[in-house]
Amino acid sequence: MADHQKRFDTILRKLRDNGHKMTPQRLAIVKILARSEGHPSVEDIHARIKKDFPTMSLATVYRNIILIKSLDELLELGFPDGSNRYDGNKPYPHPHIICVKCKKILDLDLDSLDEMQHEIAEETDFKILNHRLDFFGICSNCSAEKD
Amino acid sequence: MADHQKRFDTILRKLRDNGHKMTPQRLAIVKILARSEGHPSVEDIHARIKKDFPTMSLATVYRNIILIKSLDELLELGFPDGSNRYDGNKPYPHPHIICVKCKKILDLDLDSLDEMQHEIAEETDFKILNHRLDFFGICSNCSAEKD
DNA sequence: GTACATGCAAAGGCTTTGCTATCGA
DNA sequence: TCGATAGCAAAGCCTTTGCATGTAC
Repeated sequence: MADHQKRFDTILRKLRDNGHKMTPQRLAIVKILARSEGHPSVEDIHARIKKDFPTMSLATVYRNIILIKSLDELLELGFPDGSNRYDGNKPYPHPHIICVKCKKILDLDLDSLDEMQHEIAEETDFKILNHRLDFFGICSNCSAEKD
Repeated sequence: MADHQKRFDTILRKLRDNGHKMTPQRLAIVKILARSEGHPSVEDIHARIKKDFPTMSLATVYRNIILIKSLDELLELGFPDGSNRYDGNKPYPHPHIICVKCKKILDLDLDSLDEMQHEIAEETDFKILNHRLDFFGICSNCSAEKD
């Protein structure tokens, strides 16, 4: 079973288990989030669904994102300029590398973060709950462009 | 010479070298940023200066922050909820640990980040420009509180 | 004297909220 | 049927911008 299919099922189950109803709009949102290809923005999600549901409102996207986030099934990559991006496929903290030109976001795999977290917990006496690690740069495509 | 005094001089010099005028308001802002005790927010800076300059406007704080940031003398810790914090004392990327209750922000020292950055640059073919690493948790003070 | 800075208020952009009608279970 | 949900528009919040006045150099 494809990995995004599993995520789709997991999120739906969690929603149902918590007593939430299944609307066509919600289903469409979950479908996109389960895959989260390219780490979509709210605008991306809204635009894609609007093709099938012309009345689809931004508020509904926002409300569902808040809901699914509250169930710990969605990772929000918030940026101060408001260009937030979402990952419902890997809803746990993990590092990213972001192209500052084309805004592409790739996942990274860095095991060393976990031990880092333990060290810091001891040194600082904090109970660490989560983290956020982003690298910013220019991808090879954008580097190659004339300008 | 105290370390914040050096930062104060450096920022002032950079401003002058780039042809910017020195107003009392700007001086006050730079003074706070050079120290950046506790990683102040725009509101913090504005409130502190308003005691001496009752007419001090938020817009002036914002404009100066944008200016000093553009000179690479200020690190902005942006958060998606708009609670941005600033560090003009260590204006280069460095990791932080943040208490989600009292919003205290402490600096961390993790040398391993640099080698990490090199590895990632090779693996991903990105030109890495900078990064951002935050750990979120609860500090010992807040843990100790009844609730 | 002149270009740059400040202050104030208005405008912006994203997100949340209030309200009513609708729809899922 | 009944309570959750969608849609729409209005309200919020932080930040930026326009414009007139003031000021550093």
